[in-house]
Amino acid sequence: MVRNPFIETVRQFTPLSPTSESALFSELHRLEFGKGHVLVPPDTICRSIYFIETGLTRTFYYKDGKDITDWLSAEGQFAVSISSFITQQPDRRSVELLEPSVLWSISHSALEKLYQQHHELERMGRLLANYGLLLVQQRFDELHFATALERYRTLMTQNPTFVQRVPLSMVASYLGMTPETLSRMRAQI
Amino acid sequence: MVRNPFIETVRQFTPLSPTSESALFSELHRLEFGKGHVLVPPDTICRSIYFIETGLTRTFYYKDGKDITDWLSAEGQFAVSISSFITQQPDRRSVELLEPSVLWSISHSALEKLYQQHHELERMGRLLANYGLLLVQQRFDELHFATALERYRTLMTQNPTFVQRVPLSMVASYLGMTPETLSRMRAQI
DNA sequence: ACAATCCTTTGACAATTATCAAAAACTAAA
DNA sequence: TTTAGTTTTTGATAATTGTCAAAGGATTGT
Repeated sequence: MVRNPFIETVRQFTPLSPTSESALFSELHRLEFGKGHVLVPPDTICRSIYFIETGLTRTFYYKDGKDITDWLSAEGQFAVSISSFITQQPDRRSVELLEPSVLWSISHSALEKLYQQHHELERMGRLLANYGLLLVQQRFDELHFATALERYRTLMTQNPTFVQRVPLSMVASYLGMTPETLSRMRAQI
Repeated sequence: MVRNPFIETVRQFTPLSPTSESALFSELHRLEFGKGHVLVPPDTICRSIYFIETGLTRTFYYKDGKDITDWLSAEGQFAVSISSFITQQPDRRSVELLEPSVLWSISHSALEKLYQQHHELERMGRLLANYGLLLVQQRFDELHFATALERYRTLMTQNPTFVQRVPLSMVASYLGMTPETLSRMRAQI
C-alpha cells in the first residue's frame, strides 16, 4: 500500500491493486520548485502531468498581447496544459508556479506504457479524463450566460482561497473580465 | 469486421479486435426518431450516449426562464447530456432532435460492463473522454475572450452547416449572445 | 527604512452587447 | 394561394463591461 498523495487521490477514483499501485508509483517523480518556475513553456509539448502536493500553479497564454489565465490549480489538484498533453502537440498555453510547490509528475510516455500494461490504470486514466471533462464543463457553463458579478460570487463560494492567493489581475482574466471590472465587483461586495 | 457507423468512428480513435468489436456491436441499438423527439428529458439521468448516423440534436437547458443551447451535434458526432452521463445523476440539460435522425445508442451500464471485460474498450472510453475534453476546452476558449463577431466567424469556418440547419435563435445562445446580436453580426458579414 | 516597482482601486468615457418594440421575412396549414 | 403564426431583422435606448489615465497601496530588495 503505497503512501503518496498522487496515489491516494487516484484511489478515490478507482481501487488499485498493489501491483498497479507500485507500477504507477515507480514512474512518479517528486519535484520541488520556487515561485515563478515554468513547468511548461509556451509553444512546447506538455510531456508530463503534475499533481500538486503543496503549492499553486496557473496555466496561461497570450491573446492579442494580453495575459490570460486559463486555469488555476492548488494542492490536491492537477496542473497540465491539457490540450497539449492529450494531443502531444505544442500549444500556446504555459504553466508556471505562483507559489513554491511540491509536485509529483508522471510523463505521458510512462502513462501510455502503464495503460498498455495495466487495465486498472487505463480505467484510472478514463476516470480522470471524465473528471477533467466535468471541471471544464462547469467553467464553460459559468462563462456561457453568467454575469461578471455571478462569476465572481461562484469563485468566492467554490475556491475562495484563489482570491487570497492569486494576484487579482490573474483572477480577473481567469473569470473572463478585466482587473478593473473585478475590482468593481469586489466593491459591490 | 463489423460495418456500423458508430464502430467505424470509434476505430479512428483506437484499433479494436474482432472480439471487442462484436461485443460492442451487440450492445448498440439503432433508433429512429422524428424532429422534436426528446432523447433526454430535463432533470433526469442520461442513461445512454447517442451516436448520430444522420440528423441533428441539441442539448439545452433553461436559465432564468431563457432557453440556452448548450451543444449541437450532427452526423458522425455524439449526443449526450455529458455531466449527467458521467455522474449518472439528474441534470437540467435536456437533449432533443432538431431533425429526424438515425441514432445508435449504448447504455451507460452496458458500457461499464464492456469496460470491465475488454481492456481495449476501456481504452476507447478513455480516448473518447479525451476527445470530449478537447471539444469542451475549445468552446471554453472561445467564450473566454473572443468577441461576439469572432465567435460567429469561428462557427462559420468550423461548423457552417449549423447556421443553415439550426434556428438562429438557438445558434445565438449556443454562441453566448442574444438573437438580435447574432443578427447584427451576420449583417456585418 | 526607503526607494522602486508592481498591483489594485477609482474616475471618466467609450465600446460592446442586451433589452424592448415593431416591422419584415419566412413557414406551414387550410 | 392566403392567412396565421413564428422567426429574423431593424431601430432606439439602456445596461454591462472595457479602456485609458491617474492615484493610492502593497511588496520587495538593498
